[in-house]
Amino acid sequence: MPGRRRSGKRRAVSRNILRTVLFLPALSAYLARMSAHDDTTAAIPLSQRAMAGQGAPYLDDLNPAQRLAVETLDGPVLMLAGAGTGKTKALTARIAHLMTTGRARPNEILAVTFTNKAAREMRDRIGRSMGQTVEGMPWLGTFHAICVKLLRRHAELIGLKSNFTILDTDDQLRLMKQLILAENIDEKRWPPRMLAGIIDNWKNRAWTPASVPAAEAGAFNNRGTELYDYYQQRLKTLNAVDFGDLLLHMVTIFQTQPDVLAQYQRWFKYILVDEYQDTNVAQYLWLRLLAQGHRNICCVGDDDQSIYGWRGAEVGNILRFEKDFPGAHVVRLEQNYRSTPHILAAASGVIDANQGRLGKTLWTAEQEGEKVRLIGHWDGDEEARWIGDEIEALQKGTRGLDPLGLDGMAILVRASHQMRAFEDRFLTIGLPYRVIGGPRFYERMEIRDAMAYFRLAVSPDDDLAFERIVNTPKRGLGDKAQQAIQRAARDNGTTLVDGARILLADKGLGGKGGAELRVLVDAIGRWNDAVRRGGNHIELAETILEESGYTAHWQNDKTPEAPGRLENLKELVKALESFENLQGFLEHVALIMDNAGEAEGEKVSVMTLHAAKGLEFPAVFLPGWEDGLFPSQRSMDESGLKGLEEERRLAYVGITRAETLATISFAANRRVYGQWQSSLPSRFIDELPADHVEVLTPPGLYGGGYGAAGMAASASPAIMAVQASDLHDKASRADVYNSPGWKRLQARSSARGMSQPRESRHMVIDADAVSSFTTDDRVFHTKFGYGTVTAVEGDKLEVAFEKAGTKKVVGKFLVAAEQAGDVPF
DNA sequence: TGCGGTGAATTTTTT
DNA sequence: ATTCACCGCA
Repeated sequence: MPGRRRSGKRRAVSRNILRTVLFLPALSAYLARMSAHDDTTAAIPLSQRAMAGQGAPYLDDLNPAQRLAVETLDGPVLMLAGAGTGKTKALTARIAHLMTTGRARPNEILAVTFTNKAAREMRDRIGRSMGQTVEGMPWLGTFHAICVKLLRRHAELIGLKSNFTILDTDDQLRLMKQLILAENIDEKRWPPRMLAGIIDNWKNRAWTPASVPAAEAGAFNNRGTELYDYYQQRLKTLNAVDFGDLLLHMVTIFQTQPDVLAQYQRWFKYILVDEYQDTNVAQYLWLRLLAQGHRNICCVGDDDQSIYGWRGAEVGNILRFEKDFPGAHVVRLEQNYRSTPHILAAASGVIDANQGRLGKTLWTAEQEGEKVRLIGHWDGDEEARWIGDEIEALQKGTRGLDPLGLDGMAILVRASHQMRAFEDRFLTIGLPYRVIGGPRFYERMEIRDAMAYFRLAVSPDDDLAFERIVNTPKRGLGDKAQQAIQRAARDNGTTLVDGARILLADKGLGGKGGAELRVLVDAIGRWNDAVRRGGNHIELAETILEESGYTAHWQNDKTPEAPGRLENLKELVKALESFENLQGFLEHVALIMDNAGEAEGEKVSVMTLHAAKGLEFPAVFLPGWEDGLFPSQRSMDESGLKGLEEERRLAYVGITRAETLATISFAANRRVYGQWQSSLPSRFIDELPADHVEVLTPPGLYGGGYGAAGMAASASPAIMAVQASDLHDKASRADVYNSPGWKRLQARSSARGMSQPRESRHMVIDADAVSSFTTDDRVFHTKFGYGTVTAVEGDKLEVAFEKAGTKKVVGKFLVAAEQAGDVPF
């Protein structure tokens, strides 16, 4: 317990907190563990070796920069750690160092991460570097996990009970929807999702309903702050918080209760923060408040890898560090242990284009290696086909590289819809793959439903849980019945379950629905008793799923997903084994939304660039480098230069995931939302330093068989002028090579004496002949044939093709119809 | 209440 | 193209 053995004013504070806390059974168990930590900690023999400053095993294999980062213990430290520079190693060594030198006991160190995975890894590695299992480090965890711990102690300060529930996104949305309905707001124009997004945003910036700036209050039809206030009130009534509240409430408490803050400021002698570039304002304030005690805060991060601006992360936090913490030591980790020089040079070349960086230059002691490979394709399917072939080739071992396992290869895409082409292709050629990301275990419908039943069993006053499952499985309790229950509850000032009981007692609901509701309500009562009695919680969980009819519901379901869902439910019950009771399980799960067990076996990984942060692979494929897709048009539209720079950092993250081989590719045409779209190569491709890039020629160019690539192509004299044979194919490709991106590439390659793509000699339609078009112009496209321009948006044109329908096409791919030999009408 | 048809939207994701 | 929410009808 922080401050427990300290004297003076603080002691009174602590007693106060103790008193509050001891009345809560769940927390007294926790307290017992905490004091155990205190004892264990005191009992840990401090390493004499390390005290003498020599021979500490965790210091031995650090490079000078890392060592500096580990040994600069006093005052604020910013550890700027580039990709692959041994950041986690330095961080964990620092913690080990703090403990072995006796600077702090494990429970006086606050170490914060963003993900549970990172927290777990850090815990493991600290244990390893100390050569023993360290008991304690109760304050190593995610921002959210640590805030839950703190908030349970001090909940009463903001009008919550210590056993508050943490809502998931589903519950949150359901609440928002109720609010919007209750306020007679048009759901269509102002969807609950939007309100949720706005409120989330405000919470990320640590704004309470009262402190939302006037300039922002215009949100949601001028009723944003009002609804935010209602929402917060509703949460309080439900004794619930959402994820954003965990931080927000703690910041509020720290700001309004100086004695509470002071207690933790004194307790946390050392603070460490991982991925500091991802912190939002609320997290930043929280940290700054806590760090004002001992001022020993060490933030680790990389401004070049800040890719979560869209969810509230403020790169500014890391850029401002030296101002925020005067006298800060800045340590740069720049020696990279992951990638070849070419890969690092390519990544540096791209990120150089960003403004306002703190500036780092990665270097490596390695000498040799492959250049970054770059290849353009006709369309997304060909790109997927080519990458599939490459993966098989790498497996066998090509280009003088040792054979690579599939686990060593990854495809990193900008948007998840890009994954489909790869999944399709890999399924047809029988290449094992694994998609990382996607819906997590605890986010799946069946898991949430089951959890709602468990929540009701533990606390029958959980109205949101009741709402979720009252008619799942179907019990004939539709809108009308549910409204009746709500009314009964409201009129009697009770929970929904009790409201249902009253309704039934008053014979307010008859028929099949009434009977079913009776069964449900009675069952909930029995489960509550069972929970109160204690007993085997696993059996109880099974009983609940059985009696509720939930298992049967999926057994009777004949959709292809049903067996998988039953499987997941079994998993869920199995997961209960590592907990003492349902309460403990529910508490845990609210914060650990991890993916259940990674599938094993040699597989290629497919994931988004965001999901790839922190990972590394010998071979990395980066497909879809086309303007509009990557950088994402939406990102640029919404956030302008800031958005573009974040996209560029994403490119940097992508390239730096590769150890030995990075392959970037783009496609001239791609189906997006069922429509063909053609695009230009990504502007990031221009930023790749030519010296470190090898431009590959697609194999299809030398006579690959692509059947009906063009539609009306053969009718065009312009195409006829290309070469006689392999008409469609070459015409299509001519377009690819006519794009500005390719021209730039060719210019660069030929300047260095590299061979040009063969087709460039056959170019008939040169760039000068391709002018811009306006609405109603007749145009020709080699794949889609003749059409009429219907709209112009920047360099993209919407064209109504006669045979291929309406498409969006880049103007550069179009030829004036007359020029292509079209006879109007 | 429940099914099937129609229309609109569609980046990135942790806790 | 595909999903998802909503509406109208049985």
